[in-house]
Amino acid sequence: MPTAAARKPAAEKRRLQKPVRTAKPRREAKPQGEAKPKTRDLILDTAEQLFAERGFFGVSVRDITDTAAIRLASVNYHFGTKDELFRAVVERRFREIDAERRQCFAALEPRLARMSKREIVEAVADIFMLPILTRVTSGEPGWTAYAQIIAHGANVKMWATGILASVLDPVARDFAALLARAYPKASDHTLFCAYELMIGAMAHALGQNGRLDTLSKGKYRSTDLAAIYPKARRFVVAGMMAACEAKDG
Amino acid sequence: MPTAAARKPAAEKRRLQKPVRTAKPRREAKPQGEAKPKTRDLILDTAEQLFAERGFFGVSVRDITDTAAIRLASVNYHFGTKDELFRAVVERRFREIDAERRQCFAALEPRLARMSKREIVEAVADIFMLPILTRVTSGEPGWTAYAQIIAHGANVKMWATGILASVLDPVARDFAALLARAYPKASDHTLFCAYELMIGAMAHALGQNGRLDTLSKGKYRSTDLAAIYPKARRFVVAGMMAACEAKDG
DNA sequence: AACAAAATGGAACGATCGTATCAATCCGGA
DNA sequence: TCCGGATTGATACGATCGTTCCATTTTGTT
Repeated sequence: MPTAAARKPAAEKRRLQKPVRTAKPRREAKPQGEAKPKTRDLILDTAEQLFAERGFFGVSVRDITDTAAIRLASVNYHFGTKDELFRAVVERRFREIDAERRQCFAALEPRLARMSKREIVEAVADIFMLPILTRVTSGEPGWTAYAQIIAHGANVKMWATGILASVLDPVARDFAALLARAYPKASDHTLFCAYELMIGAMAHALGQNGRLDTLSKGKYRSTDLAAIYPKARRFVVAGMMAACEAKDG
Repeated sequence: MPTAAARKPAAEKRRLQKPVRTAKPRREAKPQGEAKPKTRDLILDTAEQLFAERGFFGVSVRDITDTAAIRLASVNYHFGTKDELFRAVVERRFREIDAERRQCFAALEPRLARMSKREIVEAVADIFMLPILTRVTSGEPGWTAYAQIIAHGANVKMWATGILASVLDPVARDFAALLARAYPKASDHTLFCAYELMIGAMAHALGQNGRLDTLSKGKYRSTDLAAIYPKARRFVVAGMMAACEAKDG
C-alpha cells in the first residue's frame, strides 16, 4: 500500500517562488511523422497504466520513469510538469474517441426525424459506449487504462470539474441535445440527469473494478465487457426513457 | 493543484525494515461513554472531509493535522497508520448505514411474497439509497463526504477490491438476493450486473461531482439530491427491470 | 563529415512525506 | 490530594516527492 501524498499549499508556494518559467525547450508535437517517437509514447503509455491503477496522486513521476526504465529528466523535457503529463495522457485517447463520436453524430443527423424515441435513446447509449468499447475489447491495454481513468475522474468533483471538464463537457451537451430530440418537452434538469446517470452506470462498468469477480467468486469477470454491455445497454436505455418520460420533468 | 505522491516499494521497504510493531498504547474504542471524544472525532471528521475532496493519496497526514489544528502524534496515537485512519473513517459511517439497511431488509421480508416485481425492485433502490440519502440531505457535511468517498472508491479497482471490499461486498449479496426474489429465473450474472449498474448510477449522483452545475451553467445543482433522486430512482428501477427481464439472462 | 537541434544521463535542490520517540501534561478514580 | 494511565507537544529520522540544471550523447540535415 503506497502511502505518501502532497500538501496543496506546498506546490503553490514552490510555484510562487519561481514564477518566471524559464522558457524551457519543450516539444509540443514531434516533427518526425512516423518512426521514432519512442520515449515520449513510452512515458504516456506507462503513465496511463499507473494512473489507472492508483490515481494521479498515487503515482509519482519516479514510479513512471522506473517502470519505463527511462530517466527522470525526460518527463520534464517532453511534458513539463506532472499535471501536464496527466493532461496529455487523457487528451491523447480523447481526441480519437471524440472524432469518432462526432462522425456518429453527423451520420445520425439526417435519419433523426424518422427515428422513434427508443431508437434515439439507443443511439445515445451506443454513440457513447461503442467507440470506447470496441477499443477496450480490441485488446490494447491502454484503452482499458484510459477508461479506468475516466471512470475514476468522473466520480470525483476535483477531476470532473477540473482537468477532465474540458473533456467531459462538450460531449455531454451534444448528448443532452440528442436526448432532447426524443423528448422535446423534458426539462434540461431531466435531460442532464438522465445523461449523467447513464455516465455513472457506464463508467462503473467500463472501470472494470473487479467487483463482479469477487461477488460471483470468480465465475464472472468485470473485464468481460462483451458480456456486460448488452445488459448495460438495456439498463441505461430503459433508465433514460423512464427518467425522461416522467410527467414532472 | 497538489502534486506529490508515494512510491509503493518505499512503504513496503520501510515496513519491512521494522517488522516488529512495538505494541504501542493505542485505544480501539473510547472507554468513556459520552462527553469527551474531542480529538479522535475531530481527526475523523477532518480526514473524512479531505479524503472526499482529494482522495487518499491527495491528502497527507499533515494536511489533516494542520486543518484540525492538532498535533501529528495524535493521529498515530489514535489510529496508527494512515491506512488505518482511512479504514476508520469509512467504517464509522458504514456501521450506521448498514444497521439501518439490515432493519429495512428484515422489515421487508414478511411482505415480500405479496409484492410485485416492480415493488421489489423499487425496494432495492430505496433500501440502498434512502438510508444514506436522508443523512446527506440532513445537512451534516460528514455524510456528504462519506458518500463522495464511497462514490470515488467504488469506481477504482484498487479500492473496490481492497479496503472497501469488506464494506461493499456483504450488502451487494443481500441486494442481489433480494433482486432474485423478483426475478428467480435471472442468472447471477444478470443480477450482479443489474445491481452494479445501479451502484454506478447512484454513486455518480451521490458523489455530487458538480457536473450538473457546469452543464446547466449554474441553473441546477448536483448537491440538490432531493430534486435528483426521484429521477435517479425511476432510472435505476426501470434499468434493473429491463436488465433482469431480458430473455438471454 | 560537420554542425545545430533534439534528447538523454546523472546528479542535485529544497520541501514534504509517513512514522516514531519521548518527555510533559491532562484527568478520573483512589 | 495523589497517582497511574490516557493523551498531547515537540521534535526527529530517513525516504521520497516534484522539479531543475547541465554536460553529454544522439539525430536529422547540410
